[in-house]
Amino acid sequence: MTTDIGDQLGEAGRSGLRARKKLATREALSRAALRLALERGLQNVRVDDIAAEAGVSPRTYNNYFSSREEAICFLSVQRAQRIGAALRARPPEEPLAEAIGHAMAEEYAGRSEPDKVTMRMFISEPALRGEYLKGLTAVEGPLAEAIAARTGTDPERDLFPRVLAAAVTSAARTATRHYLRTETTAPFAAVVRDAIELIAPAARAHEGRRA
Amino acid sequence: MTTDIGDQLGEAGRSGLRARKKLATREALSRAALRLALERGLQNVRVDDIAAEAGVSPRTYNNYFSSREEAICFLSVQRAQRIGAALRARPPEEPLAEAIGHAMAEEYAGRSEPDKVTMRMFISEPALRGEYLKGLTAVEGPLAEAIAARTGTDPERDLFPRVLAAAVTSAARTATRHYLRTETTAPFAAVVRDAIELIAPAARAHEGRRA
DNA sequence: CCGGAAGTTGCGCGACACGCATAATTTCGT
DNA sequence: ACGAAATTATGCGTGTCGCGCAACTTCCGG
Repeated sequence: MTTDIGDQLGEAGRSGLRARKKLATREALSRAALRLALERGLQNVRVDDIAAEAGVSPRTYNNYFSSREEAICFLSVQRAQRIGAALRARPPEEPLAEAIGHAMAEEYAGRSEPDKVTMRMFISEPALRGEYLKGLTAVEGPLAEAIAARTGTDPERDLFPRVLAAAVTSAARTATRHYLRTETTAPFAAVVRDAIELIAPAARAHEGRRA
Repeated sequence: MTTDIGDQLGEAGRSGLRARKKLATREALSRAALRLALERGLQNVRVDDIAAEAGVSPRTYNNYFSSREEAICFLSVQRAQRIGAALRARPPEEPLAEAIGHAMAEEYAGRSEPDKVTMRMFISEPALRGEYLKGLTAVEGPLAEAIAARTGTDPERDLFPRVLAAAVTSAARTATRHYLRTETTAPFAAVVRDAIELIAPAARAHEGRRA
């Protein structure tokens, strides 16, 4: 078993029962870690508790995650990466902002709004914020590819795709912080859309320059 | 003694000898930590080594930093925060991109280019990347204020200042990654400027909307 | 159905963050 | 300039933690 971060999503990629069980265990561990952290606070969560909650040995827990933070954030990172993948799957003709909206709607379809308490913890707890930010940057790669596919630019040579991708994830992060303000009642997707719209002129300007 | 993160820069702010010694110790510890990490690799740096290198007891080291990563990144975070402060000190009439250029030139005046090996370590080592990203987001606050001062918008109500601030720091981060590519020979400040220029249209669009 | 691969578990070690108590040092009022 | 108060440095002990190692168990392919 490897804890290779790159395999975390591709766990169900190839073989059958084995990989599925692995992913299930990882998700169970992450769910347990998040639940306990929300219940009793990050400080009062022992590794053994997480393992027990997920029904595995503490040693096995450490085979999947090398820190509580990683365990707690995994589900959210997974969700962000799903959005990134969904985005890359949208037709390249579709405008970026619209594609992002669809990708998010796809992810949050049916389900409720994202949990504010969880997000608040991710941001306020210093130990989690680092992992949270790392997770966000992990989406920038796929996002840059999606952007490159739309603009026809090469991410290796031209700065634009990666810069815009980073700007978009940053906008999403900023939107999240704004969404968490108690006065805000607008749905999450709408706030994100507004934030992204603020940097959309950069994308349009680049299109114009390219044409 | 507190390790309050908010006091890290303001250590020399008020009182005299006491605060200055404190800051000196903190910087010495950070320098030692960074130097050792570069020499023998992050894995082979014990806390005791850092403390010994800085001439303090291991316990004292832990009074200043609660993790190796924090210690290693402190100097860089400090530098980023200085740039943020310098930016906020620029005249509000000055265009944002230009002000950023001046603030960076002010920081890197005389000194050499930033160390590529160090930056590469910050990005490649997962343990450091989280702290590195946290440091970058810490600059977003001052940056947002500088932007708000230029646009006259209120960061509490309007998304724009914070979104643009986050986009700018993201652009700087992306520029850093591009700067680290072996083929790149352009000076750091130039790459950063190019990256920021790519998102500048968003700022101009907002100005236009406001006018 | 069997042999090897992959996953799980228990044990133990090295390291680390931090609370607490004590000594050393700086600051400040007079 | 001197002594009390506040701040800081240090030593020690404790509770965790991450992970290497070596069995043991489960799963997959032929």
